[in-house]
Amino acid sequence: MDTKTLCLAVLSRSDASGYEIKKAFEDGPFAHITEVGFGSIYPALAALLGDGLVSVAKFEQEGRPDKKVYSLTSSGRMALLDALNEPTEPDKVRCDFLFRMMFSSLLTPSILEEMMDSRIDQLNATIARIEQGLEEEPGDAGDAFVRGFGLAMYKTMATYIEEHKYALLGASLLPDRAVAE
Amino acid sequence: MDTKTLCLAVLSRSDASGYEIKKAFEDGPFAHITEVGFGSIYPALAALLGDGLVSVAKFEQEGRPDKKVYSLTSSGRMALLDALNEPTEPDKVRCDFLFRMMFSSLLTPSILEEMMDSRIDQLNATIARIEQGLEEEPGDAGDAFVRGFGLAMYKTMATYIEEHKYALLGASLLPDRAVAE
DNA sequence: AGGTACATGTAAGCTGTTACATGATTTT
DNA sequence: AAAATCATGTAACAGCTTACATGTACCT
Repeated sequence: MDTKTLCLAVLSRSDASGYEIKKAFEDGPFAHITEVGFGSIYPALAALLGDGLVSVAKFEQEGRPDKKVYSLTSSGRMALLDALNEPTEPDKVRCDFLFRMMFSSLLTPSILEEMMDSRIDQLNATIARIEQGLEEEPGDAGDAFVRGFGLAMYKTMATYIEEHKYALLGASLLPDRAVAE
Repeated sequence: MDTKTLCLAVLSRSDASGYEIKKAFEDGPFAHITEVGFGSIYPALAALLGDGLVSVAKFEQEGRPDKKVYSLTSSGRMALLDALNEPTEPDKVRCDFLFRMMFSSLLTPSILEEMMDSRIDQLNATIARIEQGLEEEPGDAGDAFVRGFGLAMYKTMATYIEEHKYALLGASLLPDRAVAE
């Protein structure tokens, strides 16, 4: 699942520009799968074009660079199908928040609390965004599965942090004392 | 949170070899945070040694390369504290499983079912492993928070897949028909 | 006046992955 | 007999991130 495949995937749903592909991974139906930057997307699109897997249509715009809308070609569609038939890669995560929590005993309670609260806020914002998306564009069964999956995960995280917040904060305020007494 | 910081973090808990550091991210207390490969760890350890952030003790062994056990130096401990005071990075995920599920309509039901079942099995194995770890070595409040967090996530995933499995399979077996009738 | 959204692209640098190299011991 | 565990390390390659380069239009 490299950036090229990710672009093919978005384009299989609808034609899009590089800018719009990025949005699909931020807000759209491909959120929860991964993030991708412009620095990956534009070169990937150029490579796909070179390989004949996508075609492009240019639209002139005032005061902006021309908008380049890409479409899958039939070889592009086949390349996507091939990629989908490769063995599934293991998921990759890198979670800095959990890393900090492992060293919560070295943080001051106020910083710790601020970290947890801002994470809960972020999570709740994401949850609201997904719920809104579910109403606006239903999508097919796969889309619904993925969005529901993301929703379940974010809710679990927010709830977990809320429920264990004071346990961590308590341990931080009363380092060894609580056990001894 | 680069590999160097990750190594410092493990060493702050106890002295360890490169091999043992890797295990800490596979099975040990640092699971759920990220995976790291030997190809990242050994060069990171060499760099940390060059910067005086860790020291090393060699133990001769028969039939194996010498075991090199690294320890944090006081500058290493400070470097870790500095890293912990930097702003938290956003989490990174790349989930190939969800990506496949988005295109479940292109998969045969048997392949789709096999994908979901094997994912559930993997998840249950991980859950069992964490629960065992929770009993064996309790750890401090931060450790417990992180392990509980991981546990909650894996359980949510397994449950979600189980509960929505037949919805996806059903959509795959009866493409448009079900809606029309 | 400043921030955000729109819109594309390049280049250097940093990081991580994978394959290679070597090999004994223990478990299944 | 095969696979996993123990044990370290290098080198090439692939990939991603970040900074740079450019500029308008709208909203607060």
